[in-house]
Amino acid sequence: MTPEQFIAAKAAEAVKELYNAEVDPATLQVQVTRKEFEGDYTLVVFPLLKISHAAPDATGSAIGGWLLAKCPEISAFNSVKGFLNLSLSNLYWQEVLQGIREAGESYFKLPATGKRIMVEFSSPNTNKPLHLGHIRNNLLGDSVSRLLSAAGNEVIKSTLVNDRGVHICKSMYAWQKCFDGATPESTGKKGDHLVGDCYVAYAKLEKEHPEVIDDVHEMLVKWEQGDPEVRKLWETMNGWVFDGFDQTYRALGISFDKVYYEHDTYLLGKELVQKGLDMGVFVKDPDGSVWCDLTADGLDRKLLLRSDGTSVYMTQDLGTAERRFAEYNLDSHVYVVGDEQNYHFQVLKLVLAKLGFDWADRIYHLSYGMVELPEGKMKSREGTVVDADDLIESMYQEAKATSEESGKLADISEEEKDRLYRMIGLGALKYFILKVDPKKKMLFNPKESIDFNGNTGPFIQYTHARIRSILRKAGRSSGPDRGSDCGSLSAEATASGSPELSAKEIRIVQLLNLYRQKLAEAAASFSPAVMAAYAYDLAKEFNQYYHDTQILRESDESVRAMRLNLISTVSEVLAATMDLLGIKLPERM
RNA sequence: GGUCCCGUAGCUCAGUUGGAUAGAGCAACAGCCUUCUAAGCUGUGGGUCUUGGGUUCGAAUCCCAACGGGAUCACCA
Repeated sequence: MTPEQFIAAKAAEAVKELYNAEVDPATLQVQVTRKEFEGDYTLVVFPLLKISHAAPDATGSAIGGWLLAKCPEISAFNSVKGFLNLSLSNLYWQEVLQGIREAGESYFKLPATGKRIMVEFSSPNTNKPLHLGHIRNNLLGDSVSRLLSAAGNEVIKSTLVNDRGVHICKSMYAWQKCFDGATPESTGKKGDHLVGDCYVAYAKLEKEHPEVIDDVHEMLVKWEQGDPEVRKLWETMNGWVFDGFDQTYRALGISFDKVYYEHDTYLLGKELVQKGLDMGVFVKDPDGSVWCDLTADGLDRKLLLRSDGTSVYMTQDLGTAERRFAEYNLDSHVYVVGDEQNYHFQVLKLVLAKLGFDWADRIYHLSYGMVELPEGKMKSREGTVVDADDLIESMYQEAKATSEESGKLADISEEEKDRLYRMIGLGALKYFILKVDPKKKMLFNPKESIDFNGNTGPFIQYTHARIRSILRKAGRSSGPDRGSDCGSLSAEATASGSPELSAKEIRIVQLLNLYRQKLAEAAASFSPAVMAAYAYDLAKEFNQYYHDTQILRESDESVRAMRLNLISTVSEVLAATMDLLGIKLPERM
């Protein structure tokens, strides 16, 4: 039970005793007290005036008085203009902290839901390297998977590689015509970048010789017929791209449980179209094309099969969705796809519903906003695309420069330093992307590098390093398994009687106590930004505490132990929270 | 034109089902390292929450309209 729920329940009892009226505790409004007022939580009494038939302040005072008399957990109250501010006792917060520490690792996971969820993300085209837009997609998909998993679900991370189609043939065609047998080995280029160059070269070629498009279409036909030579080239060039993607994924710390390839799945869905025709929910036009009429739903007609009988994007998506729900017995399926495809997913769900699938409404389109540059959208034609590999590398360089400037790491190995710079650079990048609400478009200014100060990943990493440094000096960071080294010490503190918590310490405990609530909220709204904001609040609160509180120098043994327990818990909660964003925290930096 | 999304400080973003005097960071300015890591802490300035109505004890939040910006509506994916 959260403190808010506890207070609401007690307040409901008070209302019953004082005014002889039943109120549902869930309808009572309890919020964190604003910092300019005395108290921890505030009951909004306006809604109760109808019951009390008294002035706001009098009603507040009456309820406050009852709570103070009847609940040992309530230590003080004041009633201001319809807001009843309540303080919870020091002992209450001591027990909350104790409870979190005793829960150990289990504190960071919510109870199992028994649900199985597939999260599809990344889904790249194999004709160009990954860029900043893909990074947002990848980081969101990875983080949301972690959120859903920590919230008690079984999660399957999947991706669908778009490895066939006209666009792929364009790269292949240009390679044949203009690249003179170049390979990643011969050019020293990352495979996905080489193929990306081919694609760019093709665009130029077509501009000068528009007729080449016919050759490309011929190539696509050959590919579909399984022409050995075309298939061979296709496999080779796709191989280069996959190697390149693997490197980028590894650099980002991202992996998948299941990889689908479009060349395996692009024919799926045709049987569903036939089924829809049989059911009478689709119609066939005289030219042979098949449509789903959605005008009754306020949308247009949607094409499902071309007049030549070939399938379109929507057809494939119908097929893959059906296959995945059947194969994995999914409870739901999350698609991490940009908001430019809102219409597509709206249609997809409607069509699946018309086909009678009861899981149609258990598809969730995690629709995220585009990453924009100051000039607007990224355009590959105008060369304004921010390349993923370049960005990751520049973050590494930035971290290295900042670190070397501070000069705190003189005594560690070059290898360790390198690992640390990667951790910090990546932490900065991930936090920068994930701290903004996924639904909103975000702006990236390449001229201003991503910050390392303020509300950033490195700030939280730094806070963690500070805490770990103190714990090391106190001799409490022996084991790699966090939590195990704290049990004996907390028991010792309890035995000698827990010391009082200061106002600042109570504030920290309140934040620590919020973790599970935030996790539930973040998972329910598919928003890593909730966890980022939480981590920042906690880190900021700790830094203020750190600034004016002695920990190692505290002479009272039990107070010192309590403080070490507190900050150790802070470091664990920070680590767990950032882990949900895929960000690692260093021992020192 | 139809549908949908967005508009909060100079910039980037928070603001949980409507609650007290709308918050952070960056940038600017002024302080704090012989004391557990200054990637930190403290302070100052900065707002008609795009505009106008409505709902009510109470609106950045809900409703309507206008203005501004974006996405989408392919026998592309």
